[in-house]
Amino acid sequence: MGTLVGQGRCLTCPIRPQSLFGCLEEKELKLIEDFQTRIIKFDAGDTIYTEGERLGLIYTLRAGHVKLTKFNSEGNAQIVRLVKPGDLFGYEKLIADASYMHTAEALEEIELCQLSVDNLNKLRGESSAVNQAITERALMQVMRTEEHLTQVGLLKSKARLAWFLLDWVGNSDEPVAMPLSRRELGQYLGLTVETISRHFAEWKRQSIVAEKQGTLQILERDTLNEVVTSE
Amino acid sequence: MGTLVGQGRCLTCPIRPQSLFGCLEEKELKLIEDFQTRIIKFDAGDTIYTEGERLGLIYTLRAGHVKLTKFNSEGNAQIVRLVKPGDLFGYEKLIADASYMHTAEALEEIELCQLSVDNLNKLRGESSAVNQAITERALMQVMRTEEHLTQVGLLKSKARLAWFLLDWVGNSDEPVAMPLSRRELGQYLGLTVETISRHFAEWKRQSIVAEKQGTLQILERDTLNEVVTSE
DNA sequence: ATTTCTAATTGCGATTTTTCAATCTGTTAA
DNA sequence: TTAACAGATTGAAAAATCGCAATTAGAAAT
Repeated sequence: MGTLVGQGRCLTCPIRPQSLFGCLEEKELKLIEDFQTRIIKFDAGDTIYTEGERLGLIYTLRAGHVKLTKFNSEGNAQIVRLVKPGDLFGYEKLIADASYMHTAEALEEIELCQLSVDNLNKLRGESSAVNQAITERALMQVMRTEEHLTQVGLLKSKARLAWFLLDWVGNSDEPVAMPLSRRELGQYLGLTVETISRHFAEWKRQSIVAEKQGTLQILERDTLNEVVTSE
Repeated sequence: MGTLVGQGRCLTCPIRPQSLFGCLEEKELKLIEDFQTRIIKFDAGDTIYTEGERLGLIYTLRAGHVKLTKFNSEGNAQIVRLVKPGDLFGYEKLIADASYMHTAEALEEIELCQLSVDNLNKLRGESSAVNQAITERALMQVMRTEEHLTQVGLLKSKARLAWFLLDWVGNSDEPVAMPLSRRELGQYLGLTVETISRHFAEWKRQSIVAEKQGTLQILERDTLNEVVTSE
């Protein structure tokens, strides 16, 4: 359930450039000199926090992937966000009195950096650069969620999956790690396991995509692109 | 195409408490003393801005409703947000170099307040309260969009419409203005006109909802609530 | 190598939603 | 008042997706 790896030193953090503090100028760095964070590892499947929890903690993902899920009254799940390395999550806590809006779970072994909301809020007052960086991240998140909503609202199942796969692998033609199960893909795209599985199986038969031991490779990018736009 | 009503004076604006500047303390008010805005009226159906446009303007809605729409390559529309009085929109412009992510259209006669992004960005640097207010609005928007995504991804068509109607009328038992056409409801909920129309017609026959001249009244709230949760 | 267990696949009927076409309704303009 | 028109409704058939059950594949444990 989360192993403490050590105290984080933001100043010398290898991922600081991608992090919230990548925005800081040389002369502002002293602001985070005594900023305390904890570096924590989780195993695949571990829960980082649960919807409704009230701990004042916020996270930066250093390695691996995390899913943020919302459940409805029948226990059906919608994955609303897939968190990637360098991303901030749990920031709904920056709004006074808010509790977590999702359940956050590790999709694979992950490492993250845990920040205190109180400390971060103090820093927001001291550095307008940090404040603006948070705003930018929130705005970027609005855009990503709207994109997600648009794909789910507008596309048929095949096109939705094709869009997701293209987005996930980016411009790589090599095999890419794919830590999501069929069920999780369905929960992200608003589809059932079976529907996902059927499309996947078809594409594998047609050698449009290939899978081996947790990796995914797109062999015919053009075909998938056509599926997205033509349906 | 938008009629200038006059210069806005933020200091004395009747909706300032709900606006971005509602956060300002007495002593900070002088910051917006010479802040220039334009109050503009649009007619129903008018376009306020178009996806991809690069004007450096951002808006606060004073009266009426606005829809923000994204189009895919075939011209199908997804309404990603319904803007209500007091809401800020067009704020993707606060991210350097971004263009508008949507097309914004008036659903009825509206009045809005037009702010310059440059001015607002200057103000962001001067007042951390304003900066935090923007962050809070962006975070609230993330939550609303995620809620929208969850309903669209998880619910069947009937439940989706029921959820929307309950959300729209709030806790009012009186008739409430409903400026969205069947088509627009479909575009918001990821459904076709006909599907919306069928559910609506059924509920009207059963006296669960009532409509007259552009208003909507929910007669049996409990029934609609059951539709949302049971399906 | 064998067992065990969970995830993935596949078939098939049921259900939901879309699609296309026809009709109806209400509003606006003349 | 009537004509014209756009939005709303309805029917019927097609298509998409779901939901259940049976089977298969693959990974981990013994």
